Amino acid sequence: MATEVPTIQDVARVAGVSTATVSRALSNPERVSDSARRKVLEAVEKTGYVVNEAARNLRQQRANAIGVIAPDLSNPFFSSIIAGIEQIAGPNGFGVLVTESSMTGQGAFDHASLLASARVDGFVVLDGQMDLSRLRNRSKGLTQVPVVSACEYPADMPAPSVTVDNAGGAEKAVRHLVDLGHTKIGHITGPRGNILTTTRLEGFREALQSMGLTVREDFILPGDFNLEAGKLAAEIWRTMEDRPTAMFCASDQQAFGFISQLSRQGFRVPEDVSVIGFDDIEVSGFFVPALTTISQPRLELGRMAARMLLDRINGQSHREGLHPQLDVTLVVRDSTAAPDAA
Amino acid sequence: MATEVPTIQDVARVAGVSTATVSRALSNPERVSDSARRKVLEAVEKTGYVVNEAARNLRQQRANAIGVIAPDLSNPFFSSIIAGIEQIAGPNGFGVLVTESSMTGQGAFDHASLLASARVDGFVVLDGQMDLSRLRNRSKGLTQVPVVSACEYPADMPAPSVTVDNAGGAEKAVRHLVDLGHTKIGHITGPRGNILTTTRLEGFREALQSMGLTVREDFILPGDFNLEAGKLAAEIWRTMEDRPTAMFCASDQQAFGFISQLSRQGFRVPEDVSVIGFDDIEVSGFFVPALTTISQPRLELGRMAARMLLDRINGQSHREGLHPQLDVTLVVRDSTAAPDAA
DNA sequence: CAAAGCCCTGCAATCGATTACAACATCTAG
DNA sequence: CTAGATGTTGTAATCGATTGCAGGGCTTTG
Repeated sequence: MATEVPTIQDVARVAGVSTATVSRALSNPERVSDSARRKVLEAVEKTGYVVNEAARNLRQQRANAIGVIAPDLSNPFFSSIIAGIEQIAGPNGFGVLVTESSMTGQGAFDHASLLASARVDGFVVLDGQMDLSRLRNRSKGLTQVPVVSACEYPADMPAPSVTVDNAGGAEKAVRHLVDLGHTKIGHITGPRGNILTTTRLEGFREALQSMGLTVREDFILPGDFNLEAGKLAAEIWRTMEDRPTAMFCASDQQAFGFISQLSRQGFRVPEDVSVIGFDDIEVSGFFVPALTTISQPRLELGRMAARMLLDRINGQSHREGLHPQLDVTLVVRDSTAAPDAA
Repeated sequence: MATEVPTIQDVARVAGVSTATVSRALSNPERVSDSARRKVLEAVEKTGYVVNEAARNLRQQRANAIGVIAPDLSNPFFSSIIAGIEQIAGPNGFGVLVTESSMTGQGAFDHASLLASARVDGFVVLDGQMDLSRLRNRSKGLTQVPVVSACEYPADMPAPSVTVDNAGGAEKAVRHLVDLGHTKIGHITGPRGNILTTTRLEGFREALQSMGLTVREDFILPGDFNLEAGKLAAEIWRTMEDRPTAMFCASDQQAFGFISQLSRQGFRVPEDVSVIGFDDIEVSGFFVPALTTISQPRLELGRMAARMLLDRINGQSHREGLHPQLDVTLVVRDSTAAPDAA
């Protein structure tokens, strides 16, 4: 015997007031009299009323939900950010809809459609490759569509973004290696075209120069952020005649791949080569050897992105082009050491 | 100049038909004439119409969205499952709302409220500890509320579930170790009260017995699925007088923590002790040493759970108590080897 | 040729909230 | 004492789709 879900009408009847008063009592408590408010709250309690979001959304023309577009959900790096987003969105009454970039164009789950269909009020985009302009030609100009880039972001920055200080992170990594006595320092980059790749590489170059070292182009190996890329880079490193004594990896996963393959070939980290990563994902502290890395505040990234997006949705369009940068910190563990006497 | 989002009215006008026909042409194409359908599709194309989900949801009394309740979003293990869910839900027109169990009771984001508020049509619950009965006292009996447990599940199985063969996995792990020649085999369990803990432990016990070995209770160390638990277990292992030569870990993360701490103390895997994990998360193949483990089809877990849930939502209530079990496979890598001549 | 059946279409009610507007009561100030 | 301000409440329109019902046209059948 299915008990019906109570509606605002039921509450109004029980409380002996109109639906308008119920609605106001719940969303603008200060707009109704004390007595009315009390009666309404009692009735809500008694009936177990919960607002019907579909009806509210329709009337208010907003979804009370935000979409998160991640390049790869199974990457632990992104899941923390999503957790951060959730932490802010949830308590503010916003649902979090997650989608993978790869789903783009899959029927109604095209991202523009998600917006147009009133399913979400805005997006946090974690994929720098995503073409934000696809969102533009719908209803409002892009500057109007609430979008916040987080972590990665398109090179032309069409939307507000929250990022970390990637160049600064690269510099900290290099400085650490130089402090240890390394002079032959290499870098495995992220994927081509990615903004993080560019920024970290740039930071790497500038740091070396500012410390009086010359940049050896042959020490810069093209890569990706994943495990496999590190493995491939290890193969290249192995075949080099003149090897770098330390490698700055564009991501922790990449560093794992690199170290793993090296170990398999009988090399030792940090004895044969120091390795430093970027991200500080959870497992990094437990890798063998524990990974020295640049730590990103991933949860905070998500939280801040969510805050900015909610602000925009609520109309507090703080100046366009807001691009806060969070600080990163060096975490020294066991994968870096002074170079062997060469 | 904000172009308005077109409604079904606009499409109807452009196509020269009624809104009813537009609606039917889009959702029941076979119910309208060829000519009408053609006109409607053209008009949709021309106007760029996308259905307003809020309106549809209100009228149809369904949200076209499912909720996923995960214990811990930053755990990579769950994110893969979510990716699988997304793969099925998206193309079927369903949104995926993710929440952490820890958000329970946070204002309107209580899970029961999510349901009652017409935000989601059902749940995939990844948290075996979650009290499903909280969903019950709303509108319909629990058996009616579309819920599917995945991976973890409550001991009394009040809802359909999709799981993996945990006992079988434990047996495969033990058999592998026994085949290598181990007789002193230990186990680090998952968290107390978790069904996976119980099942794997049970499987471990039975496997040992069926292979003619006695179960040494002092070789069974209480733990958790996380990295820290493995580390703690390593400390215990170290202090044991009579040590197991092989450990079956309840999760890969736990195995990492175990190996990591052991390495730090100067022990070697697999020379000093063989270690086998459970899960086969992505990094496992790249750990040092590469981890031998029991591989779970995580993506498929999510996909199947999503399929089952959508079926239930669509009324195809295949028999109650449907509990498919997916197979797991042994992946032999470098963390297990024959025991040293003792 | 008429009756019955089928196909297609449009009208209008409906889902459940929010909110513009108006009505009324009460209070304040002149 | 009265006009105007202020505060509280209810009536009813509204959001944009879906869908029960009825009607018109066409086909089939006796």
